[in-house]
Amino acid sequence: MTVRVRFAPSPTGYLHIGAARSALFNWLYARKSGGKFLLRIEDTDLQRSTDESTRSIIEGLEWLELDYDEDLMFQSDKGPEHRAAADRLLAEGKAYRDFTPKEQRDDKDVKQDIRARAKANEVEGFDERSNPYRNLSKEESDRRAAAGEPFAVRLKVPVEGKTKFDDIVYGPQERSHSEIEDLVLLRSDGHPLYNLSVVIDDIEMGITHVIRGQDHLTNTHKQILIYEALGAPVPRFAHLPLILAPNKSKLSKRKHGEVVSLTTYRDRGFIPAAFRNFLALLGWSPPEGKEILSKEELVQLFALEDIGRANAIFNFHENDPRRWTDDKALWMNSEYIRTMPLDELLPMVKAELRANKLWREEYDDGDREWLLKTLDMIRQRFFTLKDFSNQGRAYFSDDFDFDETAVNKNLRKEPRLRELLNGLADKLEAVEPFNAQTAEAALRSFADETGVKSGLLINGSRTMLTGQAVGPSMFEIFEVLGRDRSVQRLRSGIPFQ
RNA sequence: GGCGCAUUGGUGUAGUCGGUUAACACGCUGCCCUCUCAAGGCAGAGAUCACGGGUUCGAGUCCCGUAUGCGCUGCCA
Repeated sequence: MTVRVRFAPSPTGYLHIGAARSALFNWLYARKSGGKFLLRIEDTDLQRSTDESTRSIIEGLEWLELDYDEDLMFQSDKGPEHRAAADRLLAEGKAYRDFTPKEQRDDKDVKQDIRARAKANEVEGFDERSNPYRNLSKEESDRRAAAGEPFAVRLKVPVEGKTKFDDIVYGPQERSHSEIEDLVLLRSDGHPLYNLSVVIDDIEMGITHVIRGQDHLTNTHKQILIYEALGAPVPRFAHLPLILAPNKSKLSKRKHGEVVSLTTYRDRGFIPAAFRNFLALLGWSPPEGKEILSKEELVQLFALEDIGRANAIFNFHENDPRRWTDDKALWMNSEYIRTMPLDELLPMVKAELRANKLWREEYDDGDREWLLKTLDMIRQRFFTLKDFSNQGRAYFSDDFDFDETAVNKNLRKEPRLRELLNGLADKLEAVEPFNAQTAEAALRSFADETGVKSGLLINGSRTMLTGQAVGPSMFEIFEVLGRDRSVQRLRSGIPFQ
């Protein structure tokens, strides 16, 4: 039996990182087992579903490099099949028509409503099988339906017995039928509901393993009842622990904003491989403990059995621009930026520089060597791709800003510095050939001649040439920027104004 | 309210059939390196393994209870 798994998001917003991780785990399992990874868009709630969300989901998967097999499927195309299945269950007496008038519920406080009602039912010794229409005669039911009376279709859950399944992550699960209500399969307007739709689609797609969030753990019993009523084989299930916010609440767009959206990471300069790597470590850990893992290594090491059961906290820091997302995610990204093969990094940096009008066509041929050398130098202390266009701007353009604190610290503190730097410029102008070694020699001898510490000149130069207080070795910077630009920037005097 | 699931340092996790100095990564502190900041090296702080009982010679590991969190309990998905 070949493995077939699916990722089935509903397109009611951007792809959030919890969903992205579900997709990742499904994908990993499919690739690991030589099976198929399918994508299904659960857009049955037409009011809330948008094409834009669907696009963002597909883009998100592409960005993470999670390729799917076979055709993309839209659940809304399958309405007739879902209704047919419900009709069949009805005909076989495994479901019944419920003529109770539809209750209007405000989406806002349903939760509260449900609890209040459940509590009340509890006191009265409510029986889940007490629906008066459950045992309505077939004739009567057919007659009322034919007369046009609206009805919902409910599954006739057996009175006795229980459903069982062995979750790959959570272990054996059991639930008595008496705790499961006769769930609605079809709304009174004929619209199929979630639990029916997933089951029918999963059957039709031949899904062998359902890998999804733990929030569906208890729903699984209802779904198994549907599989059984339909006489279809029940797939294996693997439920994933949830990803929570720092205060242990569920991650949500409304409460937590863009940190939970996958596209944010793309837009703020994450390397896909780094984010994928980070995501994989949320709830799962490799047997050997090695954490920096390529896509191939992830596929090779991944096992559903190694997934943990406790919910994971996504530890981002609201109100802290420097640590706007999880520390480990940021660290992972910097790790990738400074250690990944340069030629793989290059296209991403190119896109970043392009977007900021810092890219020059010569970087593709004549200046390619220079570019690679420069990138290799500056990437050592970068955290995201954005840094190439922000902190790294001075390497690609003469139009860059001076950091105020850097100017104060490295330039204004010593009144003679402006003059000294001009002198250094004169000295460097005569250096031949001009490279890191010769520039260092020149600077150090100039320091001796003028009786100042070389550090003063070095730090001053760094701020003059890059606008910043921190960065790579100064002599490397001289070499990368070249004599002309170095000299020109040393003389510019701009930050002193 | 009922049912289910979970609970190891700030965070992510490892802890095999119960034997213990509770391990690793991120973060944090200090030192080294040094022209700055990173990286790297070294050292370190931080966990009464949610709490309370029990079983046992011995429990993070087994059992029971409590608490907390989360989920489901909907003609939402």
